[in-house]
Amino acid sequence: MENQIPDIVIGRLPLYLRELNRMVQEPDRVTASSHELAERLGISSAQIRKDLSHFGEFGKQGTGYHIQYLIDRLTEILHLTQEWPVVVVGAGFLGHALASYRGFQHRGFHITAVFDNDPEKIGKEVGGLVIQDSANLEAAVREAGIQMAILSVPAAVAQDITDKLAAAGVKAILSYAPVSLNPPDGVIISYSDPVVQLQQMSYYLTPTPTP
Amino acid sequence: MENQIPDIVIGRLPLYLRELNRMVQEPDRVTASSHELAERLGISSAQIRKDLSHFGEFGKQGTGYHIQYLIDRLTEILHLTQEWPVVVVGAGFLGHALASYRGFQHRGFHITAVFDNDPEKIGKEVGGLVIQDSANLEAAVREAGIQMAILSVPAAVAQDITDKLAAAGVKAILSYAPVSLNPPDGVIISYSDPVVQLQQMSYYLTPTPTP
DNA sequence: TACAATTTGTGAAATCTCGCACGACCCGCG
DNA sequence: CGCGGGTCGTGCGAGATTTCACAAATTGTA
Repeated sequence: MENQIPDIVIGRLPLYLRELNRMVQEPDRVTASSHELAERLGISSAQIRKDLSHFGEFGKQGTGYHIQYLIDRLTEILHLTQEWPVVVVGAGFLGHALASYRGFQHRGFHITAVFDNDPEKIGKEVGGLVIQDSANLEAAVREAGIQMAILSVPAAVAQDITDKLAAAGVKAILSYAPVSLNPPDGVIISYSDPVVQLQQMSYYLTPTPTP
Repeated sequence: MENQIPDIVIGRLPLYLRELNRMVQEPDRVTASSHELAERLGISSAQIRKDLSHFGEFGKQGTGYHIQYLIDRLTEILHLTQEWPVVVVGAGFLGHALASYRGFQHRGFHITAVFDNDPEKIGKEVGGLVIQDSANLEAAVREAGIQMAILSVPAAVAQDITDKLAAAGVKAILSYAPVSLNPPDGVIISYSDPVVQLQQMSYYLTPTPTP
């Protein structure tokens, strides 16, 4: 593989895909230019064209991109032609929200199981799934050949769960735990900490003078 | 202002702060070197030193950084010396999770109100707050001088709420809606879409051959 | 056909970001 | 004091990323 595509390019593809899926639902719309897409996404059109050119020539001069065709190509590129099974670890409020979220459907993923170690929660149902005992996490994940997991556990146990998931064959983890994890070999970790995002923004705000 | 600090540098400061707060709780630990911090965060020590040097000389050769001192400096830099009031718009499962999340406390933020437009939800309580009618959103936000908001509403109404929040004086929005928003003038928007993050990662995975 | 209006894909330039490597400095110890 | 071990702050070059800008291709019109 001589041609390694930059992570930052990969990171934008889902945004293109998301907006294209929105566009394709608009009546009388078949094609979209890089300018239109750029306008909607708030980035430059040249960037979109260059990003896409890493994977082939999907557009047509004078016309732009055929939306459905580009959606199909991006879906292939991102390995979304089949639905990925995903497990959620941690059945707190956030785990509950994730398990109940309908937005995974049709975008390439579906939650297949929810785990927690709280005896109070085990056996209860969330989003149509019965909460399972974390003790069975490794076996269940390995058994089902799961490659993706979402972590909504307290920071204190996040590393331990990460290691267990990796041992069971998980290759990608989306972590909501407010802690930097040590990524096991061959495992990709993506983070989401609302407080970190708020803190990044508060830098740009003017503090209200305390009266 | 001759010295503009890159956004990407600002983006890392909260991560430093988070890890330092973890370190300061460890017994017998007073200082930390850039190497230790880098090791824990999975980045290079030079980057940490260079990032911090944008704001001053906080370390001491041969010793490293005094953890509590650095925490205090970062807290000032990020404007976290006072708690920012934040409103949550959208009281679905995610809004519920956010309103109930204890992690905002002590990290610079607190949720002061939750809004929804569903009559079934208005008046109910989540995380110690009574859900208010979205119709009162603008007035309430303007009244309280709120500058930050979290969006956990469906994509279809996210832009409308964004514009209303901006009109009411909000300057920073953390959006969980799966859509690219058109940022009103002077408003910073940060996004969090779990599906986008999963899709970024699925690119790097090997699809399981369908049997 | 001829031509104007668009829009892509891309080489080259510009800009941004990172990491090396080293002088300066600090601490503890004999 | 002098020295060894450790660490910071930073100039500089390497590398990554973005933007510019234009030839080539397509469409629509007359």
